[in-house]
Amino acid sequence: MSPSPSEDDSDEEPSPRIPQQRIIESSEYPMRVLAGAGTGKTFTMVRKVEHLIDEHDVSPDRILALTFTNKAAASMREKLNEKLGAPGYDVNAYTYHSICHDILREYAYHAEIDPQFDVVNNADRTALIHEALDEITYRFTSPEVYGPDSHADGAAGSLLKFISTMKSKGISPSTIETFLGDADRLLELEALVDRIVDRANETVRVSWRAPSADRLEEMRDGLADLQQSIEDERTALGQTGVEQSVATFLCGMEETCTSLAELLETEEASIIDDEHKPAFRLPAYLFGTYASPPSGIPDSMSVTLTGKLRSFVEECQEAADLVAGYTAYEQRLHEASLVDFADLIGATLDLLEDPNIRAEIAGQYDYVFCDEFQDTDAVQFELVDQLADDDKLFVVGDDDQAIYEWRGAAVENIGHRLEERYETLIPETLEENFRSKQPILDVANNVIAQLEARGSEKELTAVGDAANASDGIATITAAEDDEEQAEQIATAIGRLLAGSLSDVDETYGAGDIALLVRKNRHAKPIVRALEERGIPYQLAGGLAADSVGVETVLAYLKALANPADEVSLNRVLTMRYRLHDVDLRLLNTASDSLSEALQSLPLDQFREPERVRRAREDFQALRAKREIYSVARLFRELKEQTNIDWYLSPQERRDLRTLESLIDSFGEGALQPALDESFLELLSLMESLDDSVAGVQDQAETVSDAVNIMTVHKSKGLEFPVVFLPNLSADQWEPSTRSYDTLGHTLEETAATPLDQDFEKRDEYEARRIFHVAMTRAEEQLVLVGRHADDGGVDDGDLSLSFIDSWLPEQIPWRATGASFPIWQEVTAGLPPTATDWTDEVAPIDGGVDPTISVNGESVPQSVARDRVLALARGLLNGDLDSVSPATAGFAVEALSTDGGPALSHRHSYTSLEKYSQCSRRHYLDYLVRAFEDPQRGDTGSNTVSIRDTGILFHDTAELAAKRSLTSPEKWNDVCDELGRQGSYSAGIVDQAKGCIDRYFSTEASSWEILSAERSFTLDIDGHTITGKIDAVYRNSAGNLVVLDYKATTMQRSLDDNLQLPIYLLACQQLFDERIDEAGYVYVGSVGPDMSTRTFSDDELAQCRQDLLTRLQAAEDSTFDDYTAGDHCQWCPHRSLSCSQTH
DNA sequence: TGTGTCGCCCTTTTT
DNA sequence: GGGCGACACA
Repeated sequence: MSPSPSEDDSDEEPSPRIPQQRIIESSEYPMRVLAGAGTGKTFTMVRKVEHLIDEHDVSPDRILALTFTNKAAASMREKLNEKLGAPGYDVNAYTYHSICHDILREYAYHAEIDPQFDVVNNADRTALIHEALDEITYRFTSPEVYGPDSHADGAAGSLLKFISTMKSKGISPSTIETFLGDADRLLELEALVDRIVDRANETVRVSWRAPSADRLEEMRDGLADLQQSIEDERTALGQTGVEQSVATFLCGMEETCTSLAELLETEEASIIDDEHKPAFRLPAYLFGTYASPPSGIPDSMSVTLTGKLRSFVEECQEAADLVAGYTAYEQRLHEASLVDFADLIGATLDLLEDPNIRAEIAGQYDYVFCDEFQDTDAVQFELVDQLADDDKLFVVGDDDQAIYEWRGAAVENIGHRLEERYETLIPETLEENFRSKQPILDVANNVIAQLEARGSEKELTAVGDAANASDGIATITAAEDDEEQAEQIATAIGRLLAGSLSDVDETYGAGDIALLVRKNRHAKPIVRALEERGIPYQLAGGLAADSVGVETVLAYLKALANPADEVSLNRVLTMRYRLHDVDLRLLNTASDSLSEALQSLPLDQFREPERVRRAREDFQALRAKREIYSVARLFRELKEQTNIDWYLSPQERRDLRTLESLIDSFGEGALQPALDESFLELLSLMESLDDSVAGVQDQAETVSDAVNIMTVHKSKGLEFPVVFLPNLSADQWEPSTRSYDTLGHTLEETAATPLDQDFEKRDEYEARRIFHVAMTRAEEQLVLVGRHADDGGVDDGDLSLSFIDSWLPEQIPWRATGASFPIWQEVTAGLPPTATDWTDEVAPIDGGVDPTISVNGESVPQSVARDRVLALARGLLNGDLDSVSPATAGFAVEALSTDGGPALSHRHSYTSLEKYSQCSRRHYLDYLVRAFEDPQRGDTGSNTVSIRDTGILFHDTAELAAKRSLTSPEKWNDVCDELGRQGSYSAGIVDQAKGCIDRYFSTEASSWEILSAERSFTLDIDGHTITGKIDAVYRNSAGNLVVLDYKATTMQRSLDDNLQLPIYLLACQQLFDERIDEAGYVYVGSVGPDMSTRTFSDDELAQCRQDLLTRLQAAEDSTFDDYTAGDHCQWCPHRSLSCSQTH
């Protein structure tokens, strides 16, 4: 056990390490701690608060601790309480938003807002945005969008994004309006860009292909002309903000003209003699005269000066349109006494401008602690600054884990902004990582080492055993195709779970493994591959959003509640009943309503009447039950009646389980509502929460019994023994620019100009930090899956990007190299020598490629090795191992001889004897040799498996419930849920088991007393031993003992013609003192509910004992050679043997 | 060699 | 709707 002070809440708290201790005990403020991933930053912060209270007698209520999420605030309170007892709760642990909420409530009057204000919820905000949209007149941009169901909900989405970007930077509508000035000027600015391009066409665009000294001379003159024209444009510009910004742009262009002229002069020789020949096209390209990079200019260079300027102008134009919507939105919020999340902070800041109020509020706290400071935005920074009146400020965070810039967070807050605001700031760092092995940290350090403007040059180092570990990194070179990559990953995960990867000693459970994706869509093919292999997985909320199955079930419920809801009904008819198009049209065009048509149209009018009939009957039956059943019951009934599980994937069944738990929570007990209007309201409420059903459940983010799949962003703060990172290729990780950033940034700081930031570079940095966060989630094994981008787009004759860069003047902040993150190239270049390559091991065997594996030092193609193993297995089965030569087997075949070893031992049970009576070969294989089942995927068997699992789950439930003396169906259901979760049964199995419970409770047996459950016995019959388990022994209402066996199958069993019940009774005679002669079956499967028992006379039992003896003796003599072929062969797990071939 | 056109796909998310 | 890559043309 490593002394990990991080997340774990193990009983004994570890003691802080030296650097942590120094921070905890320090009395110096303001202090900033840059704490790397897994270095225990929250631990240190909590301990520091404790230290203040314990050692310095600071009153807990004088301490303010700010975090980002409610969850984090709650956990901090909890931890403090654990350590300090009740005073721990007196520490003011807030989120950045919740403290503002409280302040505004108290000072609403001063803040001039309605004291009854509410925080706007998603639904209301969407409504307000839509109203605000009406106020926008589109002069420059068009509101058209590509589809209402896509992520950014079109016009509303872009307005919302605009507003929240501006608000997070504290920029008001009027600031924007002032900056933009008259709309006509914006049109004029667009024309200005066109004029520059036109001018460039006249001055620097050339038609000749080969440069000469004269031509270059001519072009230098052209550049001078162009520069003059730009200068003229610049001096004609007005004084508004935009125009000044454009003026700065133009300055940069003029500089570029000078610089390019210089290039043509100094490099004249190399341009003429071919080395830098394409440089003569550079001016024309940079000033926008080419639609795409001409030959010689690398395709990857997408930066042109005019392009940059144009997009800035367009951004301003769009802003000019949207600002009206911003104003209207603010207006409506105010009228409705609503504030949004950004207002909470903004209004509080306004309030704090009053020195008296500020003194009052900030005076309540002596110390201010801030967590995750790298995620704060501009207004949150100001808030903290205002509250930390005495500069007793303690800030923790990690600039290397800043991955929320795109939503307004500013990394500079924890960097130079803090340093500038607090000149006496004490910088501290934590670099000891308690989570990962050193090689993992090395790679993680690598990607961020080259970031510029980091707060400090942190380098994570492992402690304890992890520091000396040399393993921990594996790579897989991903196939081009996403599906194939998914196969590779699924294979790797499967092998990991089976413990069969050659260089991994550890065995892992599914819950130990996380798959972290950059984008949601990366998960899709991988999910499919896992599903195919039956590897359990869990998608973190959001990823499961589009579960077709859940939607279909929801539609079914809606249609039942309200048959007039034809949209839902149509959906059900299509998705579940798969009605033919023609039949659907017939139903929809009937004179009656859709639901009436479904019930009344003569079946012979349909093309596929059978499907229509099924839909009709199901719907009718369920409609009738709707009146009498509770929603929860009806839901279960629905699933059973329509057999809808059959149409769902295992994952969709899992999704359905969350829906079920939601329905259960809707109303349990006597007052359970029926499916009615109020339920529909709930449904629409759920759907309006745009993150779908999956988002509603606030379960733990991770599960322990399935592979956790989530985006990197969601994984922040979590840790897993094994982490897979797929899609590591430049084209999947490449940064892309964010909108409104140039404008937002320009408006945010008065001194800033659109020219002083290279946003693409910033995006690249963020991509690196996201990768860093992803890798530092791994404790023991990090699996990197990626490949090189198809092609850099760099031709041999191209100018190099760095050559171009060297001729771009300083005033131009962006570089031709742009934002490129050749992620796989960097990964492969920076691998530790001990990193292993799993690519061959996870290659598909049938895929044409035949990787080699090492057998006794010899390299053998995998297919050959596989054949050898199979030959060996066949030899073993047939008893002719001699036919396998020791040389090819790799070891002496004699080693397998059983001579002198223990004889195959016979252990009998009721089932084994039954198998024997069916086929003695099968008995031999299953119970003596214990052969494994044929590996071929038996599609035929899938149904029986699920019934078998259902039976097992029901039996387990019954056993546990009996042992806990539980007697109500609700309690049994609880037990069933509990076991279902532990055993990673699919949702469908749990449902079916619950159906069994329902049926059990409608039998008489459920009212009897259970004396013993799952009682194991050993019965001796003349030297032969039979073992087994008795499901249950009851005392019936007459006071007699009865042996009962639960049957979850689809068939009844005869009471007379079998040995099972007599065996149990014989066993019970030894186990119980009382006489027991009655036994029978309780049918809880689909043939039930039913129960039948009978009594056995002593004579009958004695006869059975004789029969048993005969069979036992026969079974002991059974060999592989005897077999009975028959119908049973088609279900036999050994059906690839020749004995079954005749059938 | 440069441009036109068609088809394809469409981040990251908390308060 | 729009950006981008793949191909076809002048």
